[in-house]
Amino acid sequence: IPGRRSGVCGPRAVPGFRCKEQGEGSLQELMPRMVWVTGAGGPSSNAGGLQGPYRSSKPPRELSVEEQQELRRKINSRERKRMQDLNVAMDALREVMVPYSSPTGVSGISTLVLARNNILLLGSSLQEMRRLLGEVSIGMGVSGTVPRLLLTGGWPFLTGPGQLLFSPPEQQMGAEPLAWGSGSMSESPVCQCGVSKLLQHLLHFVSCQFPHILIHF
DNA sequence: TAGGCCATCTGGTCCT
DNA sequence: AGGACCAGATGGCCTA
Repeated sequence: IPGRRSGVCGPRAVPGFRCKEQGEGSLQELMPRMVWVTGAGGPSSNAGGLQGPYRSSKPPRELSVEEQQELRRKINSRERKRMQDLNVAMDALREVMVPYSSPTGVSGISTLVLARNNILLLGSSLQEMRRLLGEVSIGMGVSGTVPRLLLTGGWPFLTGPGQLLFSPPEQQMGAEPLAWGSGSMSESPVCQCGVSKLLQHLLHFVSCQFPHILIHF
């Protein structure tokens, strides 16, 4: 991903920048000598103190400088890991968004916006598909159950984006699949009854909406 | 050079 | 008590 860095201490780090370990070396300057590790009444807690289960009855435990540093290191490490996990998840999201993103990659915000738009698009596509399948079911005399057509198996067989076979691929014996949008459908051996036309419409819709997805019937 | 993006540190809050 | 989550701050890199 352009702009993505593996960390400021990576190849593009500049001398003098506060790297992880370097930064932790300055803890003594940044932190008070002793800290309050329970929530209530410590120097860094809010003025009113904490209520309920977060109010500690025990006196705060004192930490040595070494303990403070070790604690800070652990907390920083956890936070680093958390953010890295977030980036891994974001990268995974980017991967599935590849067909919709620009070749140069997208930022985290753009990825989320793209994902949201895609979810909305898929939702409306699903609705349209259901509507078309409903029409097909009615045309075939199926009692209103959309999934039935999908579960019947047999033809047609989509072997690739925009391709339709009328027998299983293994029985094609080198036959060329019909291509959508090329005019060949009008010359296809399939009858041109209403059901067929609806099916053609449906499959054309599916192959247009999901050109990168192989659809199995 | 300004603005966007990113990694990291940090303190506070809440949960288990 | 320890961990997760969050938001603010900081500073580096990149691009228009």
